[in-house]
Amino acid sequence: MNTNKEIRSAGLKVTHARKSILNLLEKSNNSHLSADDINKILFKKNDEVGIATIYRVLNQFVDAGICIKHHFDSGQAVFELTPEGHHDHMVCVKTGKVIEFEDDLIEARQHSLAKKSGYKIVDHSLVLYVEPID
Amino acid sequence: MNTNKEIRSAGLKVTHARKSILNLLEKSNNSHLSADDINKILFKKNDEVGIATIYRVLNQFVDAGICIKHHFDSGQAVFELTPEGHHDHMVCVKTGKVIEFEDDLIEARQHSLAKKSGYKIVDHSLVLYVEPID
DNA sequence: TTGGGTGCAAATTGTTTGCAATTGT
DNA sequence: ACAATTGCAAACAATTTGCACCCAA
Repeated sequence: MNTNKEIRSAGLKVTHARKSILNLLEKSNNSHLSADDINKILFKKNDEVGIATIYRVLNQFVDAGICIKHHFDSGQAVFELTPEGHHDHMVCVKTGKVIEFEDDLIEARQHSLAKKSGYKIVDHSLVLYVEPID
Repeated sequence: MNTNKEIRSAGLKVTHARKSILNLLEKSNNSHLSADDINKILFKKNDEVGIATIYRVLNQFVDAGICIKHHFDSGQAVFELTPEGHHDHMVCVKTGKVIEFEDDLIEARQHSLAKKSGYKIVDHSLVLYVEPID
């Protein structure tokens, strides 16, 4: 298994909880899961992991660069595997669907705008809240 | 006073709490205040308003379109008066400073990207997390 | 006068932490 | 064996809500 290596190379022990969570994230590629989503899914699979552990593992994964955390506009943080190329998100306000996209032109523009103000970009978050056309 | 009219036309009674909060937001144009910030500032002015009321009033203002709420990447929501022209934000990760900016090119690009996926934009949020160059 | 508005304290929600028991290496 | 990891419950932080009292219209 590849996941084991990914966990190990983050300097973490390969435990049941971490494997389950990483697997879930990999299978749900494209979903953006909250700690609670993960809890519920694992529960259904009879593979429950304490919610505290879920939070701990997710934060460790974020620290290790394995996944990233978004805040969107709800009170809840959601997580996804770190995408290779940077991408942004469209969230459909009707269906909750999340579409990922990428646009070099926007990226480039952001850097030039930051530079103009004397800053460099460490990170950024672009979310389009959208609804279907008709 | 103009603020009174703004409150009234939102269908809300013109109360002390609402006037104080709206005034603060207007004076602090450019700041992005959390409920707690507002609480602290009013407290210093000996014009304290219960924190529960602050949250209630801010949410009413958001519903009425008087102000908007951002989530940035902290656990805390921040509020600002609804800006006339849409603008985006740079948040300095060193100092916490918030810089507002606007870029028609990015805006236009966003619309064309959404349309390409069969959506129209209802709202969007673009935040650049930046740090000073050296 | 009277229904909306307020403050307080208690309840919720999302997340973190202390600690004893457990597990990976 | 030993340090890292887990689960539980308690602690926290941000926000919301129930309710008795109060105030703007």
